[in-house]
Amino acid sequence: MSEASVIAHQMDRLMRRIEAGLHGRAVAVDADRVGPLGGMVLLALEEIEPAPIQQLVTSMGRDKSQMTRIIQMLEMKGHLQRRQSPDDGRVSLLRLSKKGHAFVGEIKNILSDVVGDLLTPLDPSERKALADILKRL
Amino acid sequence: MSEASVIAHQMDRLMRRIEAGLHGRAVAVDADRVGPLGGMVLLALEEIEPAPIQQLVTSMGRDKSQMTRIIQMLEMKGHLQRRQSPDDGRVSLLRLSKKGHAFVGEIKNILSDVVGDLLTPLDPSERKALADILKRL
DNA sequence: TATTGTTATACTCTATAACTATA
DNA sequence: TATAGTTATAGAGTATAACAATA
Repeated sequence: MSEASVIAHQMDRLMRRIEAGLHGRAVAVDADRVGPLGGMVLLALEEIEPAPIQQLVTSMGRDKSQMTRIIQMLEMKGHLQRRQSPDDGRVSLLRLSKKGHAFVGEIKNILSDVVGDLLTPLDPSERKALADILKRL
Repeated sequence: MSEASVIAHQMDRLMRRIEAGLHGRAVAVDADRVGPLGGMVLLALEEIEPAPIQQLVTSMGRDKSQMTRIIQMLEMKGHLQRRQSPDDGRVSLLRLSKKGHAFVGEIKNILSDVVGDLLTPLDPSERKALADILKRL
């Protein structure tokens, strides 16, 4: 089996395990039912806020129409706020609300548990190598 | 940002890029419209055939009810065959058809292109390190 | 003309639980 | 009682294209 197929298959499987693990534990803290994608969006936004939707689209590799809908949902549920950019009338700048920040904190704890479990076969230097390689891609 | 969050986010993004790249190029060869998941199932089956559905479920981390449906679709479209296990009346053994093998070959070529593009920032030893780490998880 | 963001629609994938048949 | 597989259904995510407003 080719290296590319191995990487694709193993990554697919790993993501499924992360998603399933997240789903299993996150439903308890996801009172507003923002869902796994909503959680990932908030997580991504925390790194780059304040940011326009377009930047979130690029950062996450999702479709912009999908992002519009999920942003509306997250705004409606009070996890983020948007305001018009002073420089460009087309742009909405997004920022996490206090509630959004608190929720992201919980997601990160759960993610640490779930991903930590999956990474137990690796020693610390290998985990760091994995994180470094992924960041460069 | 914690290591686990970084890994989860980067992996999510990478998978999205693989899926989007696959979708973009694979529609041309996916005459029967088995879809991305159908392709991944065939890819996974090729490694372990002949295999019961349950083994595919474990290998891919998907739900078994979902696997039932996608197997039925793949069987109907002639990409795989199933036969009763001689040892256990509950078990269906799956095997790729000739058509299935040919299709998997095409998917692997496309995957090599798509994943190869994504991995360009890495040198060969790093790619190998990534593949090895993923295999161990 | 290009870019940011929105709307609409059809399709694919996922979670859950109840079910049958065999071991 | 446990396991392999099936069915049904509701919900979440994705692809695509057409659109309005601003640059």
